[in-house]
Amino acid sequence: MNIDHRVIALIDMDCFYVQVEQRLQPEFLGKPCGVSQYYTWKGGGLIAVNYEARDFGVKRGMRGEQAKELCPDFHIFHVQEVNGKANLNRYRDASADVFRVLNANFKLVEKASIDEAYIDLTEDVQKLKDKKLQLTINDFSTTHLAGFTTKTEDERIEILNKWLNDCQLDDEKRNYDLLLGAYLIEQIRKKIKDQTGFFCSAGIARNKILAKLCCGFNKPKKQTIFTQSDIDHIFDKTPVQKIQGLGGKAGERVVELFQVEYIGQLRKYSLDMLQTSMGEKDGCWLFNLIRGIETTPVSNRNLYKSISASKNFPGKTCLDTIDKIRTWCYNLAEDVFNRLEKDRAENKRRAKLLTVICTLATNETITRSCPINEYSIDRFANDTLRILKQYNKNSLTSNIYTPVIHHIGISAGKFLDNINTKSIADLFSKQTTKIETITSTENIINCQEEEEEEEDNNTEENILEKPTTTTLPIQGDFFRKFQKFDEQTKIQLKSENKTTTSSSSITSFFSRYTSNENILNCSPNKIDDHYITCSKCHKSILIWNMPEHEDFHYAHELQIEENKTNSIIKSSKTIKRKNTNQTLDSFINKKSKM
DNA sequence: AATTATGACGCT
DNA sequence: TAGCGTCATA
Repeated sequence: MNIDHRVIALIDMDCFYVQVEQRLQPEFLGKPCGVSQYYTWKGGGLIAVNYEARDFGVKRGMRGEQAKELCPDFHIFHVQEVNGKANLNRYRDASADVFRVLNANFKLVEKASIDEAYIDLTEDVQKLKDKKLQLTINDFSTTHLAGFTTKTEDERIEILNKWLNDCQLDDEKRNYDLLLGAYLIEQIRKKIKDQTGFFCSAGIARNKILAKLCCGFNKPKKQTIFTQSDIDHIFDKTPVQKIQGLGGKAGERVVELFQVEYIGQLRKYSLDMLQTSMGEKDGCWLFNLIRGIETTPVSNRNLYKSISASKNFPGKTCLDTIDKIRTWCYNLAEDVFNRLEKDRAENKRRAKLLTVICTLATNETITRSCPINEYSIDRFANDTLRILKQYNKNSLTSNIYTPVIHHIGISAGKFLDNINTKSIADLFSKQTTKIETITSTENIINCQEEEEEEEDNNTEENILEKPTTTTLPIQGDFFRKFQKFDEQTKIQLKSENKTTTSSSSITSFFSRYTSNENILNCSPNKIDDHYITCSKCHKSILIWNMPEHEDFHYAHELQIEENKTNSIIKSSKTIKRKNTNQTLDSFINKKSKM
């Protein structure tokens, strides 16, 4: 029986923004503090509160003044303001500090938010097994077991010790993996503290939902293990809304439709009943989830998919003139521009789509997009302004804008990778690296409503068996999408000049996850022994650098072509050609390094 | 006038 | 795809 034997951790920084401020002003360490967002009305609205202050009943969302009433010694840090708007760069930079540590130590890290990371430890745990470590309670100084509320340290040690011995002597329940995962997380949390100064908490479990849930069981500065055998009795007391994804309307619907309070109470409902009410996909997800099965993969993504700046203009602060709107378009554009430039320098990519979001007094939210051809504050601001003007019902000659605006956001997204200059960027706009889809079979109910890769349908591993009954927890087949490159795709990248191919192959989920080589191959950045000989220059090139290397050849050939027709090109284009030369120079410099 | 700014992702 | 809605968290 193939079941999910991953080891997943969720690391969550404790009251992150407060810690960031305290790192800058250590005199406030140990004191009740909070961070409030940038207006000063009633002391501002708190977006982060440390644990010392929580003891006084201070909560996120409270007014600063209210916090002061509850806790006279409460200290308020204020989010930095630039151009009259909150600027969160300080926390983004601190976040990068944390992720540098994580990425240096683990292959598969997913940035889930500014202060949260999922880590797939499956492979690390397998490697650790070979070392046959004899672990003692001292290796788990901040570890707790989910389902046990231990009041004293002695109690924690007693319970953990027993469990530790159990799974080292006899791993009948397959908990040893989780133990090793917890061991690794104890270490990385120590490393994060040493290298960034920040404390964090963590959850260790078989999937992301469980890891996320149990991370909150013991906070701050602690970690919790959620074993599969704890699922039933913990879920019996877990309010539906505590499950990630069910904190909003979907959770409300579950509570309403099934008349349940706790997520475990859903066990008495058949797959059909869940699907009838929640839809095929969500119903299936729920059915598996409450049986401890949740297969969403940890994706190794470190970079933002969008970079945005936004601001609310509530009530009287609304924007009712073109002048005000223009000013804010520029303020927001500048913020986005600065962050995009930094992103371009660090990550060699460019956003290609600008999206403007605004909320009008009519209470309608409008989203409109336009292409990004160059990074420029003026361009961003004017594009935004042009879009916003389309909804002005007033005379074009008037400065008054109707209906008034209560929110503006500018977001840049649709990034293209491996792009160094604008001119080359446009040449290679076709070159995208598609995400590969891998499907597999497994003894879990199939959550996928349809097959997407037609060409794969006739292979043996992809044959679907629809569930025949809805009363067994494990039945049918299961499709799984994997956001990973496989070796085939990379080879094709090499051999097919210019045109990047997205190939899909079907690989058994189980074999991929249990084979060491396959797992290794899934992490592009951290392997340094995969060289390929370039068919054009016969140099040995790191496989991950092939797309860029091919850019060089293509640009080079392009310039040769261009030089042939030089005499025809008008003088006004000379500048452009100069740019091209610079680009080529940069490519050549890179080449000489290779 | 007041939970604000910012992300990711799903649905149609 | 574009545009809108949902969910989440500092």
